[in-house]
Amino acid sequence: MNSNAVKVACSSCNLRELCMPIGLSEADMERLDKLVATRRRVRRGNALFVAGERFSALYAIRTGFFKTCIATEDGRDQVTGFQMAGEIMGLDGIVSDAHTCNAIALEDAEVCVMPYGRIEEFSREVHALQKHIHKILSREIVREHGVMLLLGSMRAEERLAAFLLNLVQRLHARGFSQSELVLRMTREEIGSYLGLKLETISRTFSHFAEQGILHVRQRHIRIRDTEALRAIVNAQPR
Amino acid sequence: MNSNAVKVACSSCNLRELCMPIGLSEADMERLDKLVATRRRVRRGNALFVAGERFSALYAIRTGFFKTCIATEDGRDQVTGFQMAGEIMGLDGIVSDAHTCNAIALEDAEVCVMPYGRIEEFSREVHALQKHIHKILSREIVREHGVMLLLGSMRAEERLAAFLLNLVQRLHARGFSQSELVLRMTREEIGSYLGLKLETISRTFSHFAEQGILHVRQRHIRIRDTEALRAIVNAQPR
DNA sequence: CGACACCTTGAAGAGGTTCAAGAAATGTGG
DNA sequence: CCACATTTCTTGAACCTCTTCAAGGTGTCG
Repeated sequence: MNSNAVKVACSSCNLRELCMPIGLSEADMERLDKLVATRRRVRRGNALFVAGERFSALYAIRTGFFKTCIATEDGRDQVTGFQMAGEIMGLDGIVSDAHTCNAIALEDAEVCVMPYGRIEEFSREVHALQKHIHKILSREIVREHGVMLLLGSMRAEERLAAFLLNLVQRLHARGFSQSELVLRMTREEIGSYLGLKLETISRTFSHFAEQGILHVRQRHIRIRDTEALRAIVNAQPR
Repeated sequence: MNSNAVKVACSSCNLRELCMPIGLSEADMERLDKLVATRRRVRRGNALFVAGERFSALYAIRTGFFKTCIATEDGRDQVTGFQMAGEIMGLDGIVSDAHTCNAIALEDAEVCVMPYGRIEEFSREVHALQKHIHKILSREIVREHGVMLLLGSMRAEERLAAFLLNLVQRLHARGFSQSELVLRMTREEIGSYLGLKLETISRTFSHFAEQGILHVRQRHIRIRDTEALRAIVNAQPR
């Protein structure tokens, strides 16, 4: 961990535009380099944090892919999101000083640990960071509004189409293909996120494949007709 | 509006514990009294803000009841929440300097207008306010996780039971009855929020009434068996 | 009092779930 | 590196919950 520590520098990180405010002065940038205390590796299947754990830091994903999920005593389990490089996790912990969800790595991952105390301190001093933190929190609220719309008003095909378009769009912003992706999660996890059963996910994939909209081989997905997916999402809900 | 302005003082507001950080010094409290620029009245059915409108302030509800909802071009409409006295609205606008949802008053209301610039400024100076703002944002994220769980994994009866318990709990925190409430919204609005059709809401109300769990007369609801409602929410989801 | 919005209830239908079985991929240990 | 166990995925058939459509009832407000 310490051998990594020397390399920790947001100013030279290629994910900077995703994590950090833009247009900072040299001096401010240098300050913010101190935001990241350490990096932490998380092996596939392991938790970065779990519900109930004391909240102490936000995490920026450097590499890897996560899911966040909440579990209730009565055995319900809901995936609340999937996170990829450049995205921030742990926002749920601020309100009560404890995490309320589990963050599980779906592939080997590395995150930047940003102690919350430092974030508070620096964002009082660096105006742009304050704005940035507020925006990150607000963006998550808006994202979840979108999920509520999806869960509340879309049918299975629309949900899966919206999900895939969102995934490729985010992957594309990170330099990946617009039409090809490898799912990091199981059908069951997709189903949990979309409020559907894994069989429905599987069937809907097959259906899209039959129609020539997708090419599906296990977790390898190739989008053959993006416009068709868009049309499905924007279909009149009757 | 100006005749009201003199009365604007968080320090003497009986909703203070709901809106403001606790344990402030006299001096800090005095500062924060300046957070609220004005009050604004909104008549039932009118919007406090609408999607697309430029974001300039957060709003604390003094009196009245609101819904927030998003509408898509393709005619979908999703209620994303119901807000009551002491709750903060407008958080969705921070990320892109524009509101992304509509806030509609479901009864005549009055809100405190807190210009966002002042919030930024004061929260750099008053540590407790900074923390408080972060917590408000984080709380909204956690609330929405709960809605995702509801929409993603509960059936109609469970959703409505959870909804009612949440409503009375919040009303109770404001000094109202634990067992009696008057709904401010239509069946259709409840349905939109819960991802169900208005007929399903109506039927589920009737069903609860038949079972002796509720007494329902239009929008007047009396909860006759809180434990039964809790049991319904916590039922094993098979 | 009439117009309008809101609510209730019934019957038929659709979409998604459940249960079950088998196939494909992945991981593990010899 | 292969055999086996495990996990993940696919597909079919029956079922169930919620939706849709329709009609009538209740309440409210000018």
